[in-house]
Amino acid sequence: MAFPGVDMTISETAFDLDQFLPYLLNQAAEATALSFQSTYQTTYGLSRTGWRVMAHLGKFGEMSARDICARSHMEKTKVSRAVAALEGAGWISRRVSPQDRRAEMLALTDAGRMVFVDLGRRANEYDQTLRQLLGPDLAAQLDDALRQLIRP
Amino acid sequence: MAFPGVDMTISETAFDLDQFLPYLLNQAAEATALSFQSTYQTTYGLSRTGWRVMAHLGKFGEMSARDICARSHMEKTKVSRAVAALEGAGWISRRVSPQDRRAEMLALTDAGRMVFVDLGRRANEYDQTLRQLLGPDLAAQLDDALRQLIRP
DNA sequence: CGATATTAGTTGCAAATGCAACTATGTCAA
DNA sequence: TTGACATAGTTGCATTTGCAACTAATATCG
Repeated sequence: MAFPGVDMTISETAFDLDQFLPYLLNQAAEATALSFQSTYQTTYGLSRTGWRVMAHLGKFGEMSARDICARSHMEKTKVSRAVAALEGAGWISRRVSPQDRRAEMLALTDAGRMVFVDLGRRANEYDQTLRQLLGPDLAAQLDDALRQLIRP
Repeated sequence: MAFPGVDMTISETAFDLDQFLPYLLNQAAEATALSFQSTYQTTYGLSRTGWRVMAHLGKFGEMSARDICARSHMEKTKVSRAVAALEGAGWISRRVSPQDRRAEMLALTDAGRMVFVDLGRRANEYDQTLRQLLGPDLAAQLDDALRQLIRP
């Protein structure tokens, strides 16, 4: 071709949703969330937010809703409502923070810890199947890339 | 250690949300979607679904809502309402399919194509900044991994 | 101190979402 | 044909969401 690439101008600049990183990330996130969502939803009637709140408390012990919001980038109203539901289900407890009486320290109850242990085990199993699908190298690179995209 | 790993039982099995692939994917998807979302939202008042519908029509020319649903895994009611809004804005047209009078063939109008070209150019720019952040190798591996997670 | 601003969490309300039910059309086989 | 079933798209309705406004407590700075 006399002027290679000239007649490719349109296809080079045309937008393709299927190559768009935010879209690919969203598709992969939805696809991988689905199967585990049915686990916590059908077994314990948990919302995704509720499950995440419990996962934070299971990992960090006692923390405030504000800290959960900061770490997870979830809306505070969403967290607030999830916390109310979790307390109603008897899976978390709240106590006013002695340091700051605006804040409430949240923690798993014994019953909540059992739920967390069960779901955590199943989540780890599911995570393993996903990583085995990719293989260890690609899984590690995926971790690396995702963390870079999340951090900035 | 006499029994290596024995006292690690708890930490080996404890669940860590920050290592959970579906959660990482969701965080990265949200983080990367945010900046571009404000572009199509503030410039054209588009919803994410509306933008995706236009992106499909921009790429494939004429297609039905059903095909858009199948390709994107979006709910048909969500697409249906987005299509109604896009038609109201004058950015897409509908005509009953001659082959199947239940289906409607959707297409961008001239005005809609201008929106698509503008947003597509900005999306490509944003995609480039994301991929430059990762570097070409990691970006390619990310693509590879995401497609494997999406396909099954 | 004390006025003002900030923050943790909740609530109200409008908009978005998901599911089921519905209409209209199409398919297939008896 | 025609009757049962499947499909494209819309609508109704209950639930979820996000934003703004609110309450109560704390921090800041004159």
